[in-house]
Amino acid sequence: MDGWRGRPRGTITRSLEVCVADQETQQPIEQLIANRREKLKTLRDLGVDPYPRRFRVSEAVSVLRERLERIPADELAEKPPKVRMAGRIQAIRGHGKVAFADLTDGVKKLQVYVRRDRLNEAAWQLFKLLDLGDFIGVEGEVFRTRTGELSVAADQLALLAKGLRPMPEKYHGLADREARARQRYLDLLANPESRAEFEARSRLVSGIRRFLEGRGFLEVETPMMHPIPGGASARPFVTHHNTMDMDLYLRIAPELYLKRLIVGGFERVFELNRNFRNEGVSTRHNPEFTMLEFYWAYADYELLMDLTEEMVCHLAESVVGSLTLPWGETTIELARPWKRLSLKDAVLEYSDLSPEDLGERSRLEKAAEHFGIDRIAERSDGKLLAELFEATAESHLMQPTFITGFPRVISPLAKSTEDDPETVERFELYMGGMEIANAYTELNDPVEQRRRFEEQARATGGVIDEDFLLALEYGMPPTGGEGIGIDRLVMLMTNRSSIRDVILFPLLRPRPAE
RNA sequence: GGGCCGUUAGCUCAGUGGUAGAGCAUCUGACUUUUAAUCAGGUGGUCGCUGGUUCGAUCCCAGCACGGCUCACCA
Repeated sequence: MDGWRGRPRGTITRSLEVCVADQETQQPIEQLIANRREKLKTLRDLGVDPYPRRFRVSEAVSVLRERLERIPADELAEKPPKVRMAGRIQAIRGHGKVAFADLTDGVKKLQVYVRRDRLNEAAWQLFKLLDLGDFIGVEGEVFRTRTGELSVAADQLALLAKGLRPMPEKYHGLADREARARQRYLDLLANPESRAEFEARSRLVSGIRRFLEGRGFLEVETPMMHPIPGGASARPFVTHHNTMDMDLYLRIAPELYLKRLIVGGFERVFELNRNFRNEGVSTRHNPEFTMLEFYWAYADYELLMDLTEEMVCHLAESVVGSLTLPWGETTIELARPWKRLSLKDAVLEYSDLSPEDLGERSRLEKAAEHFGIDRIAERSDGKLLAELFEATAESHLMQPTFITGFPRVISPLAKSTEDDPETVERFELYMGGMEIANAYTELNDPVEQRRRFEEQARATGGVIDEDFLLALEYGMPPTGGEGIGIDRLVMLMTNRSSIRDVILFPLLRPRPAE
């Protein structure tokens, strides 16, 4: 992949012309690369292997730095420690027969001090052929410079890997959002805050595992390729198995498989992995995204709300170090307990609609029309209510809020409440104006589940997962189940407004071929 | 998919209807404790692509590509 966009698309003839021109005038990036290739050749001529196999280090640069910083200056001067370290050259400051270079392991940097009279001639020649971005190994003594900078005075220098392309600018870093996503390695190198955000993501994910394992949950892996897509209503990606001559769907949710495991006697399971939905791309949607789903036998959605509060607070404490999250212009307070609000009450709170407007069909349709909701006629009352919620309340729900009171018709896998068969025991968690979690007391009545599937199939089409119904017929204990969108949780914890900023390699259109 | 905005040197950014500038990087030279090192000098651009208007377009217009924001889609 060539990041250079200036080269014209053209015929072979034209390309040849460009090549010929290169040799005389040289295109800019190619000139920079040519400079480095020339140095590479010179190094080889000097007998240097520019890509050696190994270099034993005493410690990583950042570990070394942390340890050495604690040694008092006089002790350092008296008994200079000998070290071997390796890293990427971030900066070179030449001073004639002396030079300084910043060496980094990506976390911290440590200065290398090079003196001509301290090195042999070959090492000095090597140093002069180094570029920003090259990997080197250094052996030397630690000291502090006149200005107090911790440094390693090099006795030995080794080239570990020569870079052929210039690094992004050291001061401003890499700002172009497209380049940052396409060449994430450059983003990570040039923008420390980006690196920190992905480290935060990693801590969050491992924190979830520890939290759930600590409560007796077992991590499992269920199929990514489903013969029947289920567990959600999104459009799936389709693929094909050749020798079985069978269409398969990349999973839109693991739900139906995880519940089979509850049937099978695993009472607490979770899966933390990718889902794929063939829908639009936006700042809150990537076609593949990471979802935590967990199922807990003998629990219900009330217990899940408690667990969710506990888990998210715990994660914020360990990832951010606070229960107050900066979020754009505002802040999110995670202190418990969190607000609970029914779907209807949320609509009423964030609109001028009255309870009567949400009652009979004609009033509901009128309200939906007022908020610009389309395909009104074909949508159920419940769906219209959910649409109204999205149109009025969702974007305002900054503070953590459990939305409850979901209609049965849009919740085919959730169990009804005791006093109202049209409402289910379900909640969605909203924070920062986004849906973060979706949970319910699972429907475990196989006859009722079949009826719901049939109701759904009539309304929206689709195939009934008979294999899942078969499992339910063997008996599933009362169970609470929940899904949490990990990417969005990371967005909240790192204060990023775009999901692309928290996914290392988000889906992008390929650059057009040259 | 719709609307709005953007695309200028490797990177970060200025700028103009008469074919372009800065800082960093790069190259040359000076410099034995610097750290956005400094000083002196130099190289580097079909201003995203294609077409139109114009005597003349990087600039105005249209289409296209890619991206950003937003709306739609998305239990």
